[in-house]
Amino acid sequence: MSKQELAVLGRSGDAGACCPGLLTTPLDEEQAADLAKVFKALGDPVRLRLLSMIASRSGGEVCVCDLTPAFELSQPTISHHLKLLRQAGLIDCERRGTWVYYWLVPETTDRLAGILTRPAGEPLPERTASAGAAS
Amino acid sequence: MSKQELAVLGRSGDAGACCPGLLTTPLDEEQAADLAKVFKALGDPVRLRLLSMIASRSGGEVCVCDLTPAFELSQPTISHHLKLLRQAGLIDCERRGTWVYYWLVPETTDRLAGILTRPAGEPLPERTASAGAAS
DNA sequence: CGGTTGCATTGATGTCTGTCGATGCAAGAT
DNA sequence: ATCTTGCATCGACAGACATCAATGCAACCG
Repeated sequence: MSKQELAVLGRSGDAGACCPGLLTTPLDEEQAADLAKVFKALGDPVRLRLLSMIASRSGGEVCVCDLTPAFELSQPTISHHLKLLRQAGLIDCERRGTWVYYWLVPETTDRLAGILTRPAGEPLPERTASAGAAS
Repeated sequence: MSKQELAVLGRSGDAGACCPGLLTTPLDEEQAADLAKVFKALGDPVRLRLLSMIASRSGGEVCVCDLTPAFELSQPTISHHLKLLRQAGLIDCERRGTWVYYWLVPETTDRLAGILTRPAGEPLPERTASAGAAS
């Protein structure tokens, strides 16, 4: 029930340290392919809503039976989206009796946030229509 | 050459302030749809590499003629991906003479990073296989 | 035991998307 | 004006994806 995510976002282990991060260094093909899988999982409105519903849950976890009725989609479709989010390492789940509970994997979103964050005091090459190079 | 992005990521204007952010509050359908467009643009390895090549450029901008040869893809394909990144508001471009230059729109990536960042001192509902509720 | 409920998996289908070759358009070069 | 170069757009096509109904499986109930 939990052994299905990707090892994406940099060989974990050294959590926090890694990842110069997309905005400072050109990604190689492998890095790009791994990262793309996670962003692709986020690239669907239904999955984004599912993720936000799960993440914002006070208890930290949500029963599928609370998620499904929030959408006008069939139960298999919701199940499918949850699977994709799980495979992306964004959420995880566990069966408890009759019900299955999902929760956020904050390490993954933290990492994405880090990857999208530029190194603070970056020169910020003033892109203010300076232009005027040609002719 | 610049009037094609989305107004995604929260009605801009109040930059920085906004966005409780995906992890704290359930997104409504419209927010989810807008956000999904941006993440979808990031959900492709080629576009991620393009974005990182553009963003990590010291000068702040890159000529298309420097991007195309870095991939084993046709020129129209690269052009297509650049268009999607631009429509997502992640990059912008300008023609100068014969060449077209692209640069990063840091406001957009900043915003994504913010959306993926949880409010620091969050209780972090300790998801440590506590479980054991059933039976 | 059989019945019921909660969720995942399967198979089918329509739509979207990444890719290409061909073509169009803008701008410098001759 | 014509040629050439740099990039965008168009049309076509194969593969990927979102969705559903049907089915399967696990766990509780009687």
